[in-house]
Amino acid sequence: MEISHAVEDYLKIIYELQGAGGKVNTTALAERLNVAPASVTGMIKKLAEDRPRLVNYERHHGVTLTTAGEKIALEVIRHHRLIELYLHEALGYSWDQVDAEAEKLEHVISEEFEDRIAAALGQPKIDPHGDPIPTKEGVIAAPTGERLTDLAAGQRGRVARVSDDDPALLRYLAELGIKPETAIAVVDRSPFDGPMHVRVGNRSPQALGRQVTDHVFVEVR
Amino acid sequence: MEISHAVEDYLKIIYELQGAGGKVNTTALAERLNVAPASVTGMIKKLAEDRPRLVNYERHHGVTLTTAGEKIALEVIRHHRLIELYLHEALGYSWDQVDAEAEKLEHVISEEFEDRIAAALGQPKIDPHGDPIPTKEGVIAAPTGERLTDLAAGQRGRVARVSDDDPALLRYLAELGIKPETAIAVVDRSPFDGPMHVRVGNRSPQALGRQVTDHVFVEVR
DNA sequence: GCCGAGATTTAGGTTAACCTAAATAATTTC
DNA sequence: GAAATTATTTAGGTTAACCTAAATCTCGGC
Ligand SMILES: [Mn+2]
Ligand SMILES: [Mn+2]
Ligand SMILES: [Mn+2]
Ligand SMILES: [Mn+2]
Repeated sequence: MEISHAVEDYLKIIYELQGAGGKVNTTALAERLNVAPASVTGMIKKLAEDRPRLVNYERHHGVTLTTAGEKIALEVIRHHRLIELYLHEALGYSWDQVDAEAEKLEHVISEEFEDRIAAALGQPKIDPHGDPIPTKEGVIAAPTGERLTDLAAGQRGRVARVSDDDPALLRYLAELGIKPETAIAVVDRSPFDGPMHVRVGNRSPQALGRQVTDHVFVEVR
Repeated sequence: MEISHAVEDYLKIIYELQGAGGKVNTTALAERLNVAPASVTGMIKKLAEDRPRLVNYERHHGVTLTTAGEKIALEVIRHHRLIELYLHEALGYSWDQVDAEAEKLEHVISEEFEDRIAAALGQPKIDPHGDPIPTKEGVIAAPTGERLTDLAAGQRGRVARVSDDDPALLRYLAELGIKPETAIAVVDRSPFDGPMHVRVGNRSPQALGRQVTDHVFVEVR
């Protein structure tokens, strides 16, 4: 196969959904890709028949990436995250705008472009949302931090990363001052899953709902 | 229609081949697009049936762009030339590398991206090869300069632009110091279409063949 | 151990953008 | 002005990536 844009997106999303290493099911993939489940089945069959095989697939039991598939996924993710950072740092994009643009550019840039923006950025290790950027060799650091939701009152640390997929949430986080490297502390938690009170930097404490705390990851000090 | 990448390329190439305003024939389009003539006929029929119509077409008599088609062509050309200049100025690409990369990026960048690189470059008027960059409103300056081939001994001026499609030629021109703005003078011309002797800047005169002089355009002083 | 909800696959299309080969129209040459 | 050459179109495919609707499978709960 010739690794179309569609294939690149399938492999990238499978990588993201695989996370620790579980199998990825058709429905989850279809949802993330905005495609009908039947289309996913069709594409997966092709990816599994390819030589070299890009995914391991057993009917009705989900897919995982092969080494070859993971290599491509990490290339695409490197493109995506380098582009996001470049748009933010060099062109002044706000961090909620970078994902949409990177989603398109990731598939068309050359190795030359990748190398030049990586150099311009000083071979960066994380993107604007705190996600690790794979190296050119396909090595990626483990994602860091614990979900803010899971911290107890009194715990403190620095924001490691935030989910990058919801622009509205990102704008809200920017307003709150929550971004990678910011100091953050849990002041207290209301019982019964109520809001969490959090101090960001040296601002006065804020009440944050679960929708927010689920998407912020903290490197506990 | 939804203006696919393919359509953008068709319109762009029709614009370029139309030049002064003549009709563009199937074969020429097919050659420039690296596509079979039959495919061009098929696509052109769709462009002519579109509402708003993007081309004027009469069987066996070639195509021209409509106003709507030209507007899209100029948008794509603006993207292309801004990207070329950005790659050259901001990322250090050599001028023979920019066309290939711009060819892919031109179809996927957003208006946001266009606006930001245009601003970063100071709303430039020409690309690295001296070609005019259309404005956001779709206004383009007439291409300037006369073919170096057509100058007589003794004529002098500044390089206005060079053809941007042959990377090897561009590397050779760079070696000779021929690029937009450079002072250039015709020392003499050998008869029978022989080489032309040209002084570039204050270098010693060089003999240039027709292959070269056909692709250099000079603003005669 | 069966049942059914939900997940997944199969079957049968569609669309865009190509292709080759054959037919036809236009242009050039004698 | 007919014949030859060249350009263009038509006819009939192909391929990638989707879709909807109709099977079919799996697995948790009883
Ligand atoms: Mn993508
Ligand atoms: Mn990101
Ligand atoms: Mn193009
Ligand atoms: Mn150019």
